[in-house]
Amino acid sequence: MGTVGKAISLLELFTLDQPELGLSDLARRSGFDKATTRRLLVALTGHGFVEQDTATRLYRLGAGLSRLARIREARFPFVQTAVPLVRDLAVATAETVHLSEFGLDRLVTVHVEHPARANRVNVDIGQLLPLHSTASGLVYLAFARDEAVNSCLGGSLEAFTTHTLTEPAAIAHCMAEARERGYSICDQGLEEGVISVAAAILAADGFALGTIAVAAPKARTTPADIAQRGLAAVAAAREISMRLNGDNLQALRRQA
Amino acid sequence: MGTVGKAISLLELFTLDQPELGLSDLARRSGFDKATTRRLLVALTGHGFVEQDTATRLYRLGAGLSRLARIREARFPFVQTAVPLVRDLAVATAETVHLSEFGLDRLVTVHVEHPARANRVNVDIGQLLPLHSTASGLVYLAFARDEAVNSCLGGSLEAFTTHTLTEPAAIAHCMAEARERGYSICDQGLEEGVISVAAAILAADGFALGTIAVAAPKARTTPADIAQRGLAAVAAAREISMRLNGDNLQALRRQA
DNA sequence: GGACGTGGTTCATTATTTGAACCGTTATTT
DNA sequence: AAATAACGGTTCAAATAATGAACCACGTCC
Repeated sequence: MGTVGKAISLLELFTLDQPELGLSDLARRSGFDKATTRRLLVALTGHGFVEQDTATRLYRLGAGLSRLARIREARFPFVQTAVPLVRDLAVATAETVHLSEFGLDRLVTVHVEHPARANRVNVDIGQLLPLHSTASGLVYLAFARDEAVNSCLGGSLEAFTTHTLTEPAAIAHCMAEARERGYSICDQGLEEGVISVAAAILAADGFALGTIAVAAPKARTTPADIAQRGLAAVAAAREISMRLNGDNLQALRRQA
Repeated sequence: MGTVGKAISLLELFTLDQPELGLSDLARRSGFDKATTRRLLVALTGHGFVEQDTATRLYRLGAGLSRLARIREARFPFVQTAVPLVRDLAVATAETVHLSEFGLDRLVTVHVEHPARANRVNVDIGQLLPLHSTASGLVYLAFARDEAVNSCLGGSLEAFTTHTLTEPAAIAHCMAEARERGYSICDQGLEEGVISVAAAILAADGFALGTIAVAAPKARTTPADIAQRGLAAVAAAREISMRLNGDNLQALRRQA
């Protein structure tokens, strides 16, 4: 791995649960030498990608990241555009709704709305979702370029639960259904007891760029709930797609 | 400069005005060799920090940045907390209001609200503000740690206009006034014809972590406007500080 | 056709990164 | 209170990774 890759993987050790880490901790988790880790942290700090708490000497993600992310968001206001509709969907379904954007070979969770009830599915911002074992991933694949689909189905398909689909044919079938319905269903593919539906958000070229998903405890979910949530998710996704693409109807051709 | 520094300075070439850049362009602007530039871009792309448009082959900032920025924001919801108050202040003043966060040796503009009128001051998200020549910078210094102040006043103080204060004594005086009033005034320190006021947003330790500022064309600004905007900015900054620190009154001691 | 500007690649040379061992400090443990 | 361990941070010869001039292949404008 190159040096920049190491630096970035250092950044990726910071999570919602572990937002502040010490030098030794970072070295341990990354597997890099302490000296190396420190040199990378100094370089990152020098550009505002990490900050160090002067009192505790712990490191955390820096303001430079916010700056660049905001430049990106200003040009391509995905989250900004989608958040109100995510919120509406969360209110309408009274379940956890999360918004994801495709990046690299996974979906990145960029926004979450949790319902105000104790028993709910918990999703963290920043969480990375595999494509084959989540509702979001399946509907993404359903509306993705062939290359992306092949790349995913060609790779190793980890089974997270006994329900996870790992056969390319089964996944393709699931995708076809999602394409027809407009939304995907994933029954405990990533975690036991959780059932999710998701719809694709499309770019101007008609391919998926992200997803909006509703995740709920399976115990209290009826088939009717699934259908209702699915349609609501599709409506939200369509509205987000339209707002992003300036009502470019051509873009929605594939979803129609 | 180390390799990671080069990679990051490549990222910093992307701005609001130039959100997509080609390989040769990036090499030219950065001063790195084309091969080097490309290798860095590949490394960054591999971690989702930049994306390449498959059609145009242009590079742009990637989703990985949004992910990390959101992890940071989730732990420390500065922008999220402040935006409503920035908006209110923009409506109340009918002028441009911008929110900045300290990073490295400068203030980073992380949010802007422009008034709905033709003649207005324009501020871009991601813009970097020097400390000695902006209202935001001066009020930041007024509520900053001594080390930060010394580091700023000890460095070179560029004169952007004929009005820019470059004498450490003059700047210190301006800071003292700001500390007393609660807000700073900067009269054409960065650009001719623009007058700004700013108030500091304080962290739990009582030191500034960011600012909120109102910028307006000097031609239509009276002393009464200044005073009114200043007090409104202070009120907004205090409210943001309180919401961030959970009504920790101790934190506001220095501003009282 | 030819001159230029793209994006992208190669490989010997060169400069940077690496990591075991080190220091000083700060908790914990005995 | 002494001993131990863990922490953040530093050093420098050895190993490794980054570098860049020259190189394609492609498109485009005279």
